Amino acid sequence: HILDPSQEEAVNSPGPVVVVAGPGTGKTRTLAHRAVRLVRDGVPPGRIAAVTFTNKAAGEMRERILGLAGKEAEGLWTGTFHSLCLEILRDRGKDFEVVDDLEATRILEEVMAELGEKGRVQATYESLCRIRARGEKGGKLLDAYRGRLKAYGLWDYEELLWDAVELLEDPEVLGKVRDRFRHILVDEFQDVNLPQYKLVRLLAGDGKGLFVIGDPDQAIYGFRGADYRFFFKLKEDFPQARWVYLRTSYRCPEPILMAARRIISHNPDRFPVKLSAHRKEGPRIRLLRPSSELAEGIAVVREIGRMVGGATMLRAGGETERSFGDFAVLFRTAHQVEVLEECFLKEGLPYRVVGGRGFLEEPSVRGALTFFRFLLDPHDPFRARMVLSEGPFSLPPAEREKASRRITEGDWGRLGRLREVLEEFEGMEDKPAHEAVKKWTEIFGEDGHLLRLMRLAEGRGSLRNFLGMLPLYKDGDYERRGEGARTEAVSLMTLHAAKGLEFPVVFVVGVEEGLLPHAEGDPEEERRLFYVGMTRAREELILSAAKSRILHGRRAELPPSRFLRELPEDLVVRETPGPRRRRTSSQLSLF
DNA sequence: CTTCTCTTCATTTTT
DNA sequence: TGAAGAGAAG
Ligand SMILES: Nc1ncnc2c1ncn2[C@@H]1O[C@H](COP(=O)(O)OP(=O)(O)OP(=O)(O)O)[C@@H](O)[C@H]1O
Ligand SMILES: [Mg+2]
Repeated sequence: HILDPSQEEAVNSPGPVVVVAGPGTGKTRTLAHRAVRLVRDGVPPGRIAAVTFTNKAAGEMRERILGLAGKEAEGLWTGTFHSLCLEILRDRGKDFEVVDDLEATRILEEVMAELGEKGRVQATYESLCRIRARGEKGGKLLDAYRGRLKAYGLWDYEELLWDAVELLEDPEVLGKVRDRFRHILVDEFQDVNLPQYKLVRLLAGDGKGLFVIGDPDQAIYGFRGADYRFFFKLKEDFPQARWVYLRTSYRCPEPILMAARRIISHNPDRFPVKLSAHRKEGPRIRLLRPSSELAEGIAVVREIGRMVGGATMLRAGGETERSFGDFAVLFRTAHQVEVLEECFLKEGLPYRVVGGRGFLEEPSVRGALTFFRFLLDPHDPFRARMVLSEGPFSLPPAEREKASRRITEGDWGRLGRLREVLEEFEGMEDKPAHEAVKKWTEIFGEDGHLLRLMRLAEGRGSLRNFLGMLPLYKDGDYERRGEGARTEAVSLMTLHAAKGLEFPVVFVVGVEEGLLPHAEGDPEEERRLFYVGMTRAREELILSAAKSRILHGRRAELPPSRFLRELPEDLVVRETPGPRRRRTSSQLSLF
């Protein structure tokens, strides 16, 4: 628990404090120390809020703080911006239900049908979110969509933020909330969007309780409206703020850090903060050039197997023995996980997929859950609408309005089936949840996801009870496992999901032009994404660029990423594929 | 209103 | 390659 002088300064300076620092400089750790310092200085823990963007990060922050302070810090509030907004709004008696983006999309779909708007619902939804995240003016469609949410008593993720901001714009309310949260500490500040920034500014007031920390070079959520330039806005809004720079990276060994710095230096208009590695020694970055994405997966899996040392004699002299938990495999797009999973399964190595869609978001599971929620409260217009939107009773968007109106008049029309099923489930609300799921699968058929739901429901009380606690699982360790009970597993995740994490050995795969940088992305943000990926490594970094991969159903030859050209040659070892193995007949048949 | 065929388009994710 | 949407045909 030793802090370096800059970290000390960040921890001890009176607010407002703004810390700008690169990867692995101990930002999250410093934030935790500051929280603990505040408590030790006599601030009641309940008056402190430590905020980030994901539940996972918030959970880790909490662990770190409690790990440092133990009981002393109990009652300290940690959470995401969204949960902070919920807390504030519910405290003031405003209690809508929060809908996820799939539910929100169904609502938008309906509004679009009513207005005769054509086009992709998903894409339209994303654009409406972006518009709101940037505080831009929306059109008729956005107004209608917002009106509909309000009518149903719902918040989507963006409305939740803006409603909290609106509430805090009332000085009287703001006074009360500021009294509740006298100190606000924000990690990963580079990824705030407009309503989140406004929230911070409002809660901070004169700024005495404000502490923000982040790294503009790690801003990777611009695509959804975040803007790292809010760092500069702080300079205007809190001119009295103390700016602190942390210049030592404790995570990456020097070769990796230098290479990453070289790459990020290709972005223009950066914050000029120097950064040096605490650990001067370390291996060079290795670069693999497998022939395809399958070969890439195989190479990764084989390399991990070798390093873990099933066959110790294969490890080069002096190489550390690793366990599976030491490894992360990072990639640009979520679907890349599929080939990797195949390879891990085939070799029987334990892995876990971090982030991404959980099985609770699978259509079959959603269909069942939507029906169950409707069953609990058939008079809730939103629940009634949802049961007509997804699952076995779904109707085209334009017809849902009419159908639900007719149902209230007792005319079920073609939805007689829904009535029958409702009758069959009568009284199930307060019976064990897994029985309800079982019954559902008997009627509509089962699949692996529903079976998993059944298992989750077992021993979790009544259906009513189970549905009430589901949101807790949601964040839910979506962990697909190669091997049952092993806790030590290789982590597979997108570069986005890896933000803030660290692993002894990191693979970044698919470092190809068009994929990383992604063809459709902002090249500077793509570069930051790669920078984030590289700097997750505590000891070793292995990059891979496949010579070809299947893209949009066609095998495409992708040139190596421009980022590889930006790497200093002397920090990279280019590896040709290992000792050639005999070709199997299946490999031969490819030619 | 359902079912079909044809076209278009593909990132990343928060309670 | 495959999902989602548009439009036509049944
Ligand atoms: N003063 C220090 N002395 C030794 N190790 C430190 C020190 N400060 C931080 N570390 C270590 O450096 C690593 C990175 O710390 P941390 O995750 O807090 O960095 P970060 O700046 O939040 O990184 P990121 O930008 O990736 O979020 C951790 O393993 C942490 O324990
Ligand atoms: Mg951090």
